[in-house]
Amino acid sequence: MTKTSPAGGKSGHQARASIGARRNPASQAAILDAAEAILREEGLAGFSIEAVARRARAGKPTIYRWWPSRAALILEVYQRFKQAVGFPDTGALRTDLIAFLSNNLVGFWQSGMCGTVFRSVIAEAQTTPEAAAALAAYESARRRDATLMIERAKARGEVTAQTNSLLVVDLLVAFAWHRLLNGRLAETPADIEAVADLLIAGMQKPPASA
Amino acid sequence: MTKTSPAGGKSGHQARASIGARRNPASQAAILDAAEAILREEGLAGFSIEAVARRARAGKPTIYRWWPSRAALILEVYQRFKQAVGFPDTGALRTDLIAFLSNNLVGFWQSGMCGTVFRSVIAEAQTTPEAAAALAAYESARRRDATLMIERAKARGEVTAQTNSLLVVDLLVAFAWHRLLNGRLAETPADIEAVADLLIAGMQKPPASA
Amino acid sequence: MTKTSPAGGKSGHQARASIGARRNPASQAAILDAAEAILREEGLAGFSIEAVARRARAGKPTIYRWWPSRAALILEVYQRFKQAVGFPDTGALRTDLIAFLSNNLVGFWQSGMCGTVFRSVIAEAQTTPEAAAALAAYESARRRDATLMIERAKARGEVTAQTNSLLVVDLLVAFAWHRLLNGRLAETPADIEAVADLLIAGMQKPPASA
Amino acid sequence: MTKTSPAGGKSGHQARASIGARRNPASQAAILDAAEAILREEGLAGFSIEAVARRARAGKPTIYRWWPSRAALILEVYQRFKQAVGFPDTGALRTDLIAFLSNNLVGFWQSGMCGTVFRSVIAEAQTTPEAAAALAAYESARRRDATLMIERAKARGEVTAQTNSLLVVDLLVAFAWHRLLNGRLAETPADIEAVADLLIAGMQKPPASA
DNA sequence: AGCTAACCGAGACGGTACGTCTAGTCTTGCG
DNA sequence: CGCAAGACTAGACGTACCGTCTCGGTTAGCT
Repeated sequence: MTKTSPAGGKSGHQARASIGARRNPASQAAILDAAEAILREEGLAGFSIEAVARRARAGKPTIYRWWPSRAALILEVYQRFKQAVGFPDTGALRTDLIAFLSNNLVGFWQSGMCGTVFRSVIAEAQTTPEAAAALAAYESARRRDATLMIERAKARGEVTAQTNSLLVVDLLVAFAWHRLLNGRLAETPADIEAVADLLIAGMQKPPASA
Repeated sequence: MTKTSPAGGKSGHQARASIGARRNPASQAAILDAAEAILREEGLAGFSIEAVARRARAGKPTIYRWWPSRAALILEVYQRFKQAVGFPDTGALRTDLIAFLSNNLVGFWQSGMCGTVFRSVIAEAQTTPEAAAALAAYESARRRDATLMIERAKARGEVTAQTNSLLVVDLLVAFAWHRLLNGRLAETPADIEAVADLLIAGMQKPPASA
Repeated sequence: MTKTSPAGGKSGHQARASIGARRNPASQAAILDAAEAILREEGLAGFSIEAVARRARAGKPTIYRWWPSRAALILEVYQRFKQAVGFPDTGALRTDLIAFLSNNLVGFWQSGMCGTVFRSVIAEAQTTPEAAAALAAYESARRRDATLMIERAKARGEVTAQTNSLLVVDLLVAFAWHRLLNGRLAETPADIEAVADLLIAGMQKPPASA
Repeated sequence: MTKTSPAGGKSGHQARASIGARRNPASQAAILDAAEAILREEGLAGFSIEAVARRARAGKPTIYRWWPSRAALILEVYQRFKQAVGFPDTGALRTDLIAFLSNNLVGFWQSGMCGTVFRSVIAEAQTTPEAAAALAAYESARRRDATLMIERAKARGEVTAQTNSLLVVDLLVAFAWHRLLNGRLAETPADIEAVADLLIAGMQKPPASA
């Protein structure tokens, strides 16, 4: 739990040492660690500011000072381990899409309870407008980035230039969300290739109406 | 012990008359009405058994007697006005899919705050295993029914017989869920035709691997 | 989960200011005042933690934090105004006993509904073991103190040295309790002298068996 | 629990047979038995109309029809097994008083949890005016009857004729009540002779004021 | 070097809601 | 009409968290 605390207080367990009138990174880390652990172990139920404070051995005001709401804390937990996964660029759309679904979405969620945390984020966003806004902003940026895969395929001539790449990304992401939220992640890897093939086939034919 | 507690029901407002030792439909209706109203007006936040009881002028035990949990009550509220929407059968896959997305999913959610209620159902399912199970069962049945649209198109030769109709329905539903949960329902009708066309195009070409 | 719960304390009436992470004497006083008022006005019926909290404008957990049970709260209410009555020492046993019955017991209970409160304490002790233990400890100490009156009389030679002073005090206290619990306090002052005389006469003769 | 029930209903356990439109003695007995058993086993706490109905397999309205309150039911339970103990008449006051305390009061309460039941009666009387009235009437009659012991002693010349026999009985009963309510019944038999001797000695000397 | 300002752990506070229990009323259907 | 049954409104029970507040202690940086 990242307690430094050489100068241990009188409180039985060793406490974090004060670093004076500045935000204490050790405290922040301890709080995020505790929040992540609770989310992983008990899910969104059982996640309360009170419980996080208890586990992190932090005061509640310390949490409220830095995260205005439960939602903000949950989101930061998610983003902390989300950052490092880049988008695939294999040179072919089919393998790009398969890798995207497998590594960035489904597979990522299946590793280490990350899916549980993300389910919590989504659930929280249905309740709390600010969580909804933060999630929307985050997702919007991710989707825009992901269109690069489609655009590269267009440039290579793999799919028709009329393809609405944002919509295709939407479909991919929606598919993964749906499986996550329905608790059907386990059966999903078997469907990934079929989804990629179906969408690629759809993108190869120019829209009839155009 | 030794509580006086007058109670008795003659408390100013006219109370529901007792009908003896049987479930009182008037009470159940009042409770569902109150639950629905709160969900519509205030969303999942602000929805509490306490609040429902207050608004319905019902006792809390009456609610717990018939609905084992918050989730069960929310689900029944949703199912009460969900029942009547049948699946389209227009004779052509394209119009079927468009009608399905428009009427059964997106348009339905946009009417009368039904979307808010369904968002609550989904959020609750992320937290409460039993809500998750109930929702999964419900959705599974709905999806199976919806595959009929695809199967009819197969029979008409509109799409290749290798089409995995369950997967296509999954994609359609996932698309709608995703928009709902992201608060992007308003911009969705404009995309419905494009989604239908993309998927139909995908279904017309037999899988390359086959 | 997902409770909004505005709370906040700025609720119209001025609230007690927080004094930090220490027991707030103002809250404790308000709670005891409210408890006493309810006991006086409505008796043990009508006394509930809920009602006390409401009247004291305090939260229920604040009460439970400091008083583990209804009984503990009632007892403290009683002890709060019980403390100041000392035992008489008039120089003669007869006047001591009369003053003891009149001032420490019967007369005290008749003033300001204290009798109602003490009846509540006794009734609660019949139900709750811990209230019984607390009351027993309290009464035991009081009786021991009261034997001083008898012992002084022994030293003065007013009564025989074989007198079991604890038993005599028991009889005095029992007489007063009995009248209190039977609602016969009003007729009791007229009997006090007779009781004193009877017991003093009994104490003057050494036990025949000895 | 005194269920007769030859004609068992369909309710799993055998039910009492209806005897038509008349008060059913079997039901009354079952209710009183259940009430007594609960009082003995769990004391006044744990005694509720609900619990009695459950244990007696009776409907709550049946109880409310015949006993207007919890207090009435408790009192009847007590009186049911109280009836048979007569007052002693040994020919000497000392043995009369000792027998009275031993058999009618302390010893009776110590047998078969009767004391627990009577404590409940007294506690209930502190709360419920009607229970207080019923108990007062009952006790008043018993005390009047008990004065016979003193009056016979007066007639035999054992005690002075000025003795206020009602007051002496009061003291005896009060002593016993006090020990009962303080949970000190076990140590009381050892004190009974001393109490009798003390009071007899007191009664032998005419009041100084006369 | 002393003072001030901010952060920290802690935990009490007024509250809301939880899910359970009982009170006392009511009505049905059987006998 | 009496009875068993059990649903009903009402509300108290004791617990968990909420979000706010103040405390006492600590350290850093300014004066």
